[in-house]
Order: sequence, then C-alpha cells, then structure tokens
Amino acid sequence: MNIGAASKASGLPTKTVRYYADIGLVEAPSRTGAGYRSYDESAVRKLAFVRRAREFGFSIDECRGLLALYEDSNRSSADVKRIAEARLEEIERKQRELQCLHDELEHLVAACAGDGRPDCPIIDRLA
Amino acid sequence: MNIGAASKASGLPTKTVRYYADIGLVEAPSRTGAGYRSYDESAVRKLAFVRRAREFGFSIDECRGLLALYEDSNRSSADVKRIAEARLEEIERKQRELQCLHDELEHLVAACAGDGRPDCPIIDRLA
DNA sequence: CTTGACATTCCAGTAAGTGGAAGGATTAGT
DNA sequence: ACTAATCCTTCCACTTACTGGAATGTCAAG
Repeated sequence: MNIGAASKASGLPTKTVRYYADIGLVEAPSRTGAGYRSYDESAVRKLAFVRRAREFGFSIDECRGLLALYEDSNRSSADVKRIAEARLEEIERKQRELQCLHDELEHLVAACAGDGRPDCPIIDRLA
Repeated sequence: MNIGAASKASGLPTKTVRYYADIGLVEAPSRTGAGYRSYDESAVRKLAFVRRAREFGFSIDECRGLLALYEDSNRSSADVKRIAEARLEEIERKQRELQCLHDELEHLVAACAGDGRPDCPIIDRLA
C-alpha cells in the first residue's frame, strides 16, 4: 500500500502520514525499490488509531503513550485510564475557562448598542 | 519609561512587549540615545488594552482591529460588536465541541475498570 | 570602578501540521 | 514507444503567539 492508499484508508492526509513517520509516531514498515513508503494493514490501523485519539484531543505525546499501550497485550487498563482522566480534567478546565469568557463576552455584546455611535461597553471593558 | 517599567505597568512580559513592537502591534513611541525603547502612558494603555483583549481570546489580528477602533473616536460600536460576536460564536462552537468530547470521554473513563487487566473500552473505542 | 540589573539583537524552538517547489516513478492511453 | 497525468520523494518555509537563551551594551549604586 503506497502512502496515498494508506492515507485514504486511515483518514489522514498524506502530509500528516509522512509527518507521523518523520517524528517516529507511525513508521511505514518498509520502502519499495523506488523509495516509496509501503504501509500494511497493521500500520494503517495504527494511523487510524492515532487519528481517533487526536480527534479526542490527545496530544501527539499522549498518542505515543496510547499507541504503546494499544500494542501491548499485557497492558493494564489503569494506565490507559490515567491518561484519559488527565485529558478529561484538561477538558473540564478548558470548559470552565470558556464558560467565564462566554458569559462575560455575551454580557458585553448584549450591552453594546451596535449602532453608528462610538460609545461601546466592549471597548470600555478592554480600556 | 523603559521596557521593564512598561512591562510591569501593562502586565505583559518584556519579551511580549518587544514582540508586539516587532509585529507592529504596539510600537514604542521613541528610543533613548542608547537605543532603549521608551514607552509613554498612551503606549502602556494600548499594551494593557491588548493584554485584556488577548485574555478574552481575541487573536492578534482581532486585537489589531480592536486597537484601531479603540483609537478611533469616530468608531461605530457596530464594528466592535461584529468582532465580539464573531468571537462569541467561536467560543460557542468550541464549547459544543468540548461538550461532545467530554461526554464521550467521561463515559469511557467510567466504563474502564482501571485495574491490572488489559481489557479497556478506551482503547477499544480508538482501535 | 565594579557589580548587578537592566537593555539590545538575533537565533532557535514550541505543537502539529500545511503549502509548495523541484524532481523521480508509475500508470493509462494512444 | 511516447506522452500526459498522477503519484511519490525530499526539503524548505510558513502558521500562532510567543518564550528561552546567548552574546553584548548601558546605566545606577556603593
């Protein structure tokens, strides 16, 4: 499987597949005589695994850890859970932060006349 | 006012103050004989304005626009409101996205035994 | 007069890719 | 067999918004 086919099968752009090989995340198992990267089913599964983990917001480094656990049939689910819990806390922290921003900004937007006059509570709040 | 004093007064690190000058966001009004940047009250107000706008999550480019409006005594509050509304929608989009992630991840974390066995619904979901 | 705190510039790195150029390989169609 | 289109390769630059550090210059105090 050339990189284009692996890209389609995994759902990642070829650029990203190549990038993941560059940083040693998911390497192509071999190269053809012409130097083309050659992906097999197992590599494609790993690429798709990483894609899904990234969609969950796991960092590349976390993906590295998850991938190692994915490949380790003797893993402890506790190890996976720890990573996921850390990510969950991060999400919750970000949610609280966004909620504060949202509420204050919504308040300001509501208070702003939005007409041709220069008076603006949004600017006032920033000044 | 040297950059250190302007930094303290505005609440931005000196590195950032220098960076904002480099990208033409908030330039120091003048330089001393030795080449030190010299900030006045007005420049410090702009720096602090940008700091607060950044805390609201406005991008540097949005800050550029807000700063121009801040300085324009003939501004229309409608122009400010447009920028703020765009930011608000962005926040709401991100909130929805995070909520989805949160719910699914929380579900998975709850379903994971977190013990020494390898069976793990989190890994299963990513595989 | 020296020490310490400040200032300067420039280079490099961060996260996670994306875009593009220059050039080689393969495949389809004629 | 030739050619065009598509695919692949590497390498370099760019993105966001800074941050860290090195080498060097300046200023105020004791």
